[in-house]
Amino acid sequence: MPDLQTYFARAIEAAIRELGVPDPPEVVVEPSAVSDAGDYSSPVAFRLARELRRSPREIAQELAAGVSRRPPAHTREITVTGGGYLNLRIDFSSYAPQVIAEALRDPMLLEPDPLAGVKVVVEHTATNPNKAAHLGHLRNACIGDTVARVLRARGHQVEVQNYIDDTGVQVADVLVGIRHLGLTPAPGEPYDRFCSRAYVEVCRRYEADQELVELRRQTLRAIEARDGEIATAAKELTSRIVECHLQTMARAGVGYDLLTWESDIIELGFLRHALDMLLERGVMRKVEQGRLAGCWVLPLDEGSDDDDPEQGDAKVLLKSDGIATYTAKDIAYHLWKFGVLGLDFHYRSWADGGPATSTADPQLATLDPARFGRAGEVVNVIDQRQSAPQRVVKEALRRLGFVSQAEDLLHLAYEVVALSPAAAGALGVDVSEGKSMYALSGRQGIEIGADALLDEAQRQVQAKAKDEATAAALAASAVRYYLLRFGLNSIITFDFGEALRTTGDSGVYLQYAHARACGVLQRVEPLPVPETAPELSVEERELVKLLASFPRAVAEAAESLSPSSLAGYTYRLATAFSDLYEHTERLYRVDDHAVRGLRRALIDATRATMANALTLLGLQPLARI
RNA sequence: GCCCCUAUAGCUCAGUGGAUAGAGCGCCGGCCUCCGGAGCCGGGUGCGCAGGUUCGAGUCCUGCUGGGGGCACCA
Repeated sequence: MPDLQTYFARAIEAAIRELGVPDPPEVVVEPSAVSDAGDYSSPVAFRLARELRRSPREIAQELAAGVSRRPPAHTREITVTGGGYLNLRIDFSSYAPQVIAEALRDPMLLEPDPLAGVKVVVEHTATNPNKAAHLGHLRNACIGDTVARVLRARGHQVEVQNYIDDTGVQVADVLVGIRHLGLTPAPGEPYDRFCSRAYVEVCRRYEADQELVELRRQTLRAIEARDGEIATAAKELTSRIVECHLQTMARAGVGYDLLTWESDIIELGFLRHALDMLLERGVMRKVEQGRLAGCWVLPLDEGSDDDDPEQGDAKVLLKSDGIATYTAKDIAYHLWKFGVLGLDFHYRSWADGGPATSTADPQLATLDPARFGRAGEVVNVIDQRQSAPQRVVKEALRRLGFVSQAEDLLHLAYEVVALSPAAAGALGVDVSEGKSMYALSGRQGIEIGADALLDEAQRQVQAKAKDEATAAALAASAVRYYLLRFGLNSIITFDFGEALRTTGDSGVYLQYAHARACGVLQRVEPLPVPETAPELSVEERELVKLLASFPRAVAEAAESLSPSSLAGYTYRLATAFSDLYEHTERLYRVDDHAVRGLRRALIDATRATMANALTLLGLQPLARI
């Protein structure tokens, strides 16, 4: 059920209607900025002043009278302060027991999302399967994973897809290194690290070796022909790398429902069929002359089209050599995601306990196709640099007549991870230019490997963790929280010290708060919770309010697709608990059964809510460290 | 040239048009440990510049300046 903040807003809205305002403005209610004023406050009277031609103060007073006639449950008093703020003070004696009971029963309780039941396909990770995942890929995966968790918590049916771009040129690069430069893994070298190394080496040699560039072209053609020894080698390489990626991401708590392979999109004719649709419906057309002569394109500046394909923007879908661009494949993929392509993959399990995967081979199919795709809404977690091609996919859907699908296709853009000068310098990058940040580059080997960072984090917490598994969970918590606490529009300028910090606003601090709560609960036996709470301390009251607002925090994170807002909530909850822990008498010394019973239940409710918040963030709650 | 993001404390970042702009890190001092300091408390006039809208602007609009990214027959 909604919290008192929500009920207060509703009560105010009702009071506004009673004043004869048929269409009230949105009633904003927030925690009171001035704690003396109350617990929740609304400035809505200021908005109404113009329309009603009366002073905000006067309006607020009438609204206060209106709300007071039918106050929400657990209201202690309604007041007016300042120039016209309308405030509610909570009656904690009845509110606290209720909030605690609800937090322990089902912390996700909230009015259902009106969109609940809509199937949402979330695509994230989509790391090229030719090298080890680095920190940028990990940020993508953590964002996508938490978005998926939060949407599920709000009642959506969510399917997480990881798109495997296994027919791209980057795969060819590594194959060239293996087949033509004779590169092999060093003893004990993980396969994905080896491929990263091979990729860097090949890219370095292209500059001076035209023959090698030609070999890349031939290798790519062979892969695209989907036949022969090279294609088989490519399939094996990409499969092994995908397995590495799955293991890396699993360390950070990230999982998938379905792997979708680009090679299957081609083999099963998705691409051909999509191109036919684009052609038949006049969305794509051939350019006869000019710089794009021989290409099939999607014209981008509407209105000024026809006649002069030489002018203006156009996105190439089929190159003059007949090879489709990535965007063309992405259009086909998205038609499939929405279930409007008219074709389907075959499906099998990737491995025991692993995700499902697409396959082009009907003989291998073991899973029901009806389970997959057919999205009502699509969220693509892709970095901000790909905004332009994402717009093209959306526009293509719209022009094909899939207008609602185009509207329900959302590019969840986020900024990249870059390196601080210190971190870049440590990797051997020349930082004499004095730039404030340096870009990651897998091609140049300028990167922080996801596994390497998790290893380093684990090494640093090892000494203080009770065992290996705990250290691993703490390390993942530190890294994952670091990647989630930044807003999506913020470039993370990676810094080792900041990422692996265990104090303050960090994943380890959150774990510590949770473990502490568990420690208290273990030491003190539960007692009955009094129906009417005794006088609460200021720390207890703050905690009750925060617990009550958890569903609201989850809803907000879901609506704005913003993991960082949930991270912020979780941190506030942890600090509120630490505050209580520090500033109230130790629970085992409290003799008053009412105080003890209520506070123990409050701490239990905090533990439960912390555990739920941590889980949504993808951190495994630890009862002991 | 056009488009997108961005500018808040020494540093890294929060901040749905509402009251006195907050955290963390670092630094100094103190407290204490129901989890073992990964804890708590104290020490702070900082919203790039100039206009505008508004009862009210860090938040919205315009312009300027600085930073990042994008506009390939790459993915």
